[in-house]
Amino acid sequence: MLPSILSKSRNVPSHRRRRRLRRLLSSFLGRAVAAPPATTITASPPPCSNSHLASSPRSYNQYASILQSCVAAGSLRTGRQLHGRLLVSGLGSDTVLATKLVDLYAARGHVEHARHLFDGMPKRNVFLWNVLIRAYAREGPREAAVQLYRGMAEHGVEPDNFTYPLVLKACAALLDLKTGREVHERVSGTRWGEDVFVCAGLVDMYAKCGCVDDARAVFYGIAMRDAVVWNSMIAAYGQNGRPMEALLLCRDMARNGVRPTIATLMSTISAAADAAALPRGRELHGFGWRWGFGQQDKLKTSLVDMYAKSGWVQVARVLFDQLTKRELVSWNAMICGYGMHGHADEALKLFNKMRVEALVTPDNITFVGVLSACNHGGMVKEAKYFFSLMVDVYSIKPTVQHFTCLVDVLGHAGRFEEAYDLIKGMSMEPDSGIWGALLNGCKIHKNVELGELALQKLIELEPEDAGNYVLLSNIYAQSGKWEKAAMVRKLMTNRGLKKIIACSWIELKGKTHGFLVGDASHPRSDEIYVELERLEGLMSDAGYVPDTMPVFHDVGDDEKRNMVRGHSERLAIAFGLISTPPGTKLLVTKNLRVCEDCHAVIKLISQIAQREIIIRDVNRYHHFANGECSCKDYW
DNA sequence: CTTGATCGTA
Repeated sequence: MLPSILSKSRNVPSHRRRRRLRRLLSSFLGRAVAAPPATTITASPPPCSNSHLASSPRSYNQYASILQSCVAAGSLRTGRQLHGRLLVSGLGSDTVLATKLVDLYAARGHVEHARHLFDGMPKRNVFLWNVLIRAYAREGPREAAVQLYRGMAEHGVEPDNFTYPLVLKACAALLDLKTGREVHERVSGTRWGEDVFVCAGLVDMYAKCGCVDDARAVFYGIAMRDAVVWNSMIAAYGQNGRPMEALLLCRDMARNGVRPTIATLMSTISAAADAAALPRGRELHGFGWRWGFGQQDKLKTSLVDMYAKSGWVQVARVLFDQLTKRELVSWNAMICGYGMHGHADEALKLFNKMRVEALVTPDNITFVGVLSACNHGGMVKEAKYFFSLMVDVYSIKPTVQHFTCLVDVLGHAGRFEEAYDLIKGMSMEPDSGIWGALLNGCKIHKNVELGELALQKLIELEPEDAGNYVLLSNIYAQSGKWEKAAMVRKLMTNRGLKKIIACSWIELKGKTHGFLVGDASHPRSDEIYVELERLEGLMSDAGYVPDTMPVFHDVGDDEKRNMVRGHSERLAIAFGLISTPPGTKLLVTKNLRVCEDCHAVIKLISQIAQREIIIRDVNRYHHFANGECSCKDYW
């Protein structure tokens, strides 16, 4: 606990200052080697048993300096002794000294001592309020930070440009948009409304609460934007599922002559990872080197994630192996990377390595990665084992995500009774992810009965999501119940719901090419369809018959065939094939799941065209090569 | 003499 608190501490003094403080502290402890400053402390005392009391501070300045060095070094013991002496020396009610003590207690995890000291102070200035608010904003309970902020008004203390960013940080963590907006209203029009720190806090608070537009309004209202505010805004886009805008803003930042920092790169690389924009990510990798961040572990970890999400798991692993110190996030990124790609063995091997090295302890995210690896590998037994390992050995409380993995893997295996029992035994309310996982299993095994139940729950939870209706409709269609399928579809249209339009995109030479179903808007559309037809000819020679099951409309077979033919991922692949030299790896991203027919077709294409094709689905990756897919038809 | 903002994993 201690090192993490210390490492978070931002008030690191300069070397010279630190040296001076160390000297002061050691002379106070009576173990001085270096000569103490002549003006404040006299000669080094002879060694004695209670040596830390040997050179007793006398003046206010001495107390202040020594306390400051305690804060810098986190010396709680010495701080406590000083605290006691302050009380008897009549300096107990001094706010400056008390502020330092509050700071020290809070930094060492004794927020309640800090609070006690604070409550006992006869007079409190804004500094004192700020350090305590900071303690709560950092360590929690964060509600207390907000409460303190509100309490300032009653005590007639005016918050300042330091108070607001702290309160906003607490609001961001609590997702307390109400208080956040109050702060915004209160500062706007005042001099603090112009402060970059306050504005950066506002941007971050809005971003964490999911209000990107409010964040943007604040951002563009700032006259002088510094690197941090740019970074906050880039992160705001990235954290709210708008990676493309994050990438564009990074470019804007450079154009505006603001020098990117490592935070800029990390946020932008993470955005590139989310957009599966490999060329852009590699470009950023290069910038990272040029700007001198190339050797930093933090940068490398974000690159591990980016390369893994862009389909280059091997490159990700090389970078992972280069890390000088492997933090928990690094392990998690790599394990999850393997998991997404269905490399269950590698994921589990790495997890074991993590346990053997034992420098970091796995957390709930690690287990999300491990369980999803088991899930994508269809390893029911292993999934159950790791779940109990997590609960029994690591005492990690399972979240809904962990349960979702288990339900998914059980559903896939057709073990519906176990899956349903698991759901019923959960300590929390099952969410849409759980029912969605169950429904998916029902679809694979054509379990209409349980599928209907899962869908009913799904419609209750998210009545606006058309995807649920489509799934049920598919179940009916697959079991030949066309009337029911049509009924669900009608229900969907009656409620005014529209299916999410499937789209796929591929990035070539730094440009993104997107395709919708049956899209003919691309400049090279004619060539794309010619290529598709050519491939289809070769495929039927190999005995391929289109599977039109995924089309649940009650239309003629020819039309159905055309509907699957125009699926967006095929267009993107065909475009990739005609625009790159033979043998180039293709990476296509799709906003939904790949349909069964496309999956079969892409396997064949990979063989006919002798290409490695990677499809990034909403859930996972499919690596097609030589007529096979890494998912082994299990997804 | 004190106090503040951004960043990588699900």
